Amino acid sequence: MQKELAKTYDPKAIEDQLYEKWMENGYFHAKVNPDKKPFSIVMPPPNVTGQLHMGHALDNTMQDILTRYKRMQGFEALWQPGTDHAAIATEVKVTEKLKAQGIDKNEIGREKFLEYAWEWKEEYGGKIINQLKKLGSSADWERERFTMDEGCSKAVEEVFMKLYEKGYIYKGSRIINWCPVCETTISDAEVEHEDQNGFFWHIKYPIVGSNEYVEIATTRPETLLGDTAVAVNPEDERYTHLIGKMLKLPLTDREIPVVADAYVDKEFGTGCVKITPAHDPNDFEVGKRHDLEEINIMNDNATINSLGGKYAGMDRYEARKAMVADLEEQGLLVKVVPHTHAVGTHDRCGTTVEPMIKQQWFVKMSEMGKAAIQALEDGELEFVPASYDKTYLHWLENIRDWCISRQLWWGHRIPAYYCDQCGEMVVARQKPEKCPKCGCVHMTQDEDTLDTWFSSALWPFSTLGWPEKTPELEYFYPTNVLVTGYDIIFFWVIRMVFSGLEQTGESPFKHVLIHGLVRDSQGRKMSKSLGNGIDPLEVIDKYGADALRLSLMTGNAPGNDMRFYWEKVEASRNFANKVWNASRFIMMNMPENGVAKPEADQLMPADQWILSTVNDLSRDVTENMDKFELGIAVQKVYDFIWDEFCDWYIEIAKLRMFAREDSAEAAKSADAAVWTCQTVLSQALKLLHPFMPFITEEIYCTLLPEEESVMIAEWPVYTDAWNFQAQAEMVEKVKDVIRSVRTIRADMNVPNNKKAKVYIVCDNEKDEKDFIVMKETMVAMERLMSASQVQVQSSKDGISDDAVSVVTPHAVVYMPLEELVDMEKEKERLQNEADRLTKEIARANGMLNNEKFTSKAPTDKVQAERDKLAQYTKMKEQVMERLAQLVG
RNA sequence: GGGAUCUUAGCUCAGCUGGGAGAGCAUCUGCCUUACAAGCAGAGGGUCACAGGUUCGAGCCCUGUAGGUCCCACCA
Repeated sequence: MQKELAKTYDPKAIEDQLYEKWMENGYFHAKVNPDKKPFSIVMPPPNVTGQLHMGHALDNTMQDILTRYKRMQGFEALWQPGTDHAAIATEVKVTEKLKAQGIDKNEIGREKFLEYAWEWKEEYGGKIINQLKKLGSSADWERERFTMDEGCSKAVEEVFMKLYEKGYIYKGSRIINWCPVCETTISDAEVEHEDQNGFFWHIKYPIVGSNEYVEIATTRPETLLGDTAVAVNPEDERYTHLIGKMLKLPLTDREIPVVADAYVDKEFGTGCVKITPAHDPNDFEVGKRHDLEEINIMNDNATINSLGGKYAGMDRYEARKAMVADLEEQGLLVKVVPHTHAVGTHDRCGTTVEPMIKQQWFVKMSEMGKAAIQALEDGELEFVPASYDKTYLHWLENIRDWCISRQLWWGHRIPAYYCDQCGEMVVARQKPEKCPKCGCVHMTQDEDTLDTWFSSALWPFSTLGWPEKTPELEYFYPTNVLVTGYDIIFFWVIRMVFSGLEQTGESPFKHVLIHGLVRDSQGRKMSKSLGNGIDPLEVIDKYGADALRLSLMTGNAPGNDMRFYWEKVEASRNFANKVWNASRFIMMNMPENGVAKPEADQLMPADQWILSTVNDLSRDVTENMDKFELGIAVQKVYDFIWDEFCDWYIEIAKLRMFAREDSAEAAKSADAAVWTCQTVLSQALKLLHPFMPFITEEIYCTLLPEEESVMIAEWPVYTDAWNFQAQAEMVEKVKDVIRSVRTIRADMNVPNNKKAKVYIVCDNEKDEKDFIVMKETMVAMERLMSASQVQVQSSKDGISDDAVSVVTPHAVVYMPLEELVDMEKEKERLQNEADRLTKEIARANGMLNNEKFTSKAPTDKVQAERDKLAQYTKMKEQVMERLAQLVG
C-alpha cells in the first residue's frame, strides 16, 4: 500500500520524527571498519554554556553536508562531536550566577566553586547539543566528548609533560597581557586592538644639575610612576649630548638615566620616550637591553600599588587624572594633544589590557611554528580558499611564545607542584609524595589553569583516544577536513596543526574549509548588544531546518561573509515546497503496485533526455562537492529539479500518465513515464539529501517504500547506460520551438484558450525526422505550446501568408493567427531579428577572419565559431525570406 | 606600516583552470492550465569600479588609481 504524502509541506510534522529514526537506527555512528575507507571531521566544540547562533548553524550545516555526502559515497564517515569547557567564558557566567545568589566566588573557594561549575555544566551542557540536533546534524553522538572529560584531560596532561620535558614549556617572568577585570593573563590572540581617541600628554622631565629638561610625549601618563629611563635614538643629534645624563622623574623622588636605543623613532613625538619596562612590551625589551629596573606600579585590579606614593590605591584612570593635574600645577605639563591610537582590549570583556610582568607558563613556539609552516608548504595542509595561506603563514612567522597559564579555576590545572618548605618546583603527572630536594611532604599544586585553547588544540586526536593507541585513532586520524570560520584560525586551527604535528607527527587534517560570518541584512555583525541576532531555532520553527540549511548554502563562496535575509529563507522554503509537490504529484500518478523498469525500447526520447540530464548532473555535482564548492553544487541540484525536472519533464510526461486508461499501449507509455519520474526523482533526492536531509528522507522513503533511508543510499555515479546524447539534443530542439512559440504568443497577447495550429518547417531531413519523432512520442507538445495541432513539414507549402513566424536554430515555426496578427508589428519583429542575426554574423566573421584567432585558438573553439556562423547565416536567410514574403 | 578581500541587474550575491554575462528577490505583462499562486508562462534591466598592460580573445591574469570591509603590527 502506497504511503501518501501530506497535502502541504510541513517541516514540523516530519523533522523531529525523522531525526529520531536516524538516531534509533544508528546511522550516525561510525566504527572502525577495515572494509571501508574512513572519512572524519571533528566538530569545533561549542562552549558548554553556549547558545546556538547562526555561526554554528552555518558551520555545522557544512560539516553535516560533507559527512552525509561521504557516508553515501560508501565511506565510514565519522563526525566527531563534543563541547568545550570554555574556561573564562564559563567561569564568568558561573561567577555571575553565584553573585546573583549572593555568593562570592572568593569566599567559597576553589573546590566549592568547581562544584557549582560542574553543576552548571551538567545543567546547560546538553542544551547546545540538542540545538545542533534540530539542524539535522548527523554527528556520532555516541562518541560525544568534553574537553574536561577524563580522556581529554589525560591528553592535556600528557602533552604538557612532553612539552615540558622537551623544554618547550617553561615558566618565566615575562611581560604578559593582563585583564584587570577578569584578573587573569590572556594570550596575544585574545587581545583585540581598537583605535581609541586619546591624548598625547607632553611632559617635562628636568635634567639633573641643569635648568633644562627633556620633553616626552605619552598616552599613558600614569605609567610615569614606573619609568626607569628615558630613551632617545643614538643618532638623534638633538639629544646625543644627553645620553648618560640623569633626569628627575616628576612626581617622585627618583632619578632616571637617558639611554640610547635604536627602537626610538626620531620622527615621532618629541623623539624622547619614557621607558616603563614593567608596563609596556617595547619598554620591557628596551629595559632588558639596558639592564633597567622593572618597577611594577599596579595591583592586579589596575589600581596603583604602594609604590605609587600619594596615588596608591587609585584606579589607573583616576591616577592619570590626578597626576596630570599635579604636573600642570608644577608647570611640567607642556601641552595636551588629541591623538588616536590602538588600545589593546580583552576580547571577552572589552577591558583595556594592562601589560604586566608576571611569572607565567609559556609554550616556546619557534620550532613548532616552523613545523606548522612546513606542513602547509609541503601540501600536507590546505586551506580552502587558499587565500588564507598567507594569513596562516604570516601569523606563524611572527609568532611569539604562547602564554598558557590563566588565573582561573575552571580548566585543566597545571601539573606543577611546589614544596611548601623550600619552594622547589616539580612538574609531574602525579602529585609527588615529597619534595625531591628537601624531603618535605607538603607539596602544593600550581594554582593556575591552562588556556582553554590548550585542550582544544588536541581535539582532533584527544577525542579519538590519544595518547592511547586506539583503533579509532589509527583508523580515523588524521581527519580529512576541518570546517571553521576565519575568525578562529589563530586561536584554534594553528594550534591544532602544531600540536598535531608535534604529538602525532601528522597534520590533524588535510583540508581546512573556511567560511565567513553570517551578518544581519545590513551587513552588521550579529551581536547581543545590538540585539540584531537571528535565532536559528526561530528560523527552523518558522520554515524548517532544510530551508535554513539551504539558505545558508546558496549563493555563497567559501571564506566569504554572507547576509541573512528572511526573504532568502522564504525562497528556500518555496523550493522545499516545490520538491514536495512534485513528489506528491508523481506518487499520485503511481499505480498501486508500482511500476517495473520498462524495456529499453519503451522509453521515449523525453525520458532518455531527463535520465541523461540527471546523469550529467550527478557527475557535475560530485565534482563540485569534491572541490568543496557546496554552494555551486546545491545550486545545480536546485536548477535541475525546478527548471528541468518540474517545469519541463513532468509537464511533458503528464499527459502520458493521464492517458493510462486509453489503451494497452498508453498504459505502457504511462508506466515508462512514471518509472522515469520515480527514478529521476530518487536520483535528485540523493543529490539533494546532504543539503536538505529531512524533506529528502521523507519523500524518498515514501517514494520507494522498500528503501530504508536515503541517508544510507548510494550516492549517484555517472553511468554510460544513461548517456543519451542524441535524444537530449532532440528534446532541446523542441524546447527551443516551444519557448519561441510561447514568447510570440505572449508578445501578441494571445489568450491561452486561443489555440493555433503550429507548423514546424525544417529544411533538412535530420531535423525533420527528429521533430517527427518528437511529435509522435511527446504527446504534450501541443499543450505546451497551446497549439491546436502541430504539423512537421519540409516546406512552407500550405501555410497561409499571414501566419506569424519565428526562426529557431533547427526549424522555422509558423502560426496562423488570423485576425490577431498585426502585420506591421510582425514585420518589425522580423526586422529586429534580422538585425540581431546580422550582428551575430558580423561578430563570428570578425573572429574567423582574424588569422591570429584561427591559427592560435584551440581548434574546437574555432570550429564552434564556424558552426555558429553557419547557423546564424541560415537563420538570417530564413528571416529575410519571410520578410520578403510579407513585404511582397 | 604590512597583508587579505571586495567593487557584476534596483537589492543580496554566484560566476570553476581566460572562449558570447547568471540566480534569487524586486519590477512589469498574461494566467486560479485538475502537483504546487509558497505556483505557471513571458518581459524589461549590466561600457562586470576606473585607467593601463598581457593575449587572437579579459568579469576572470598583471600593474596602478579610487572607494568599502577585514586581519595583522611594539611608533611611545
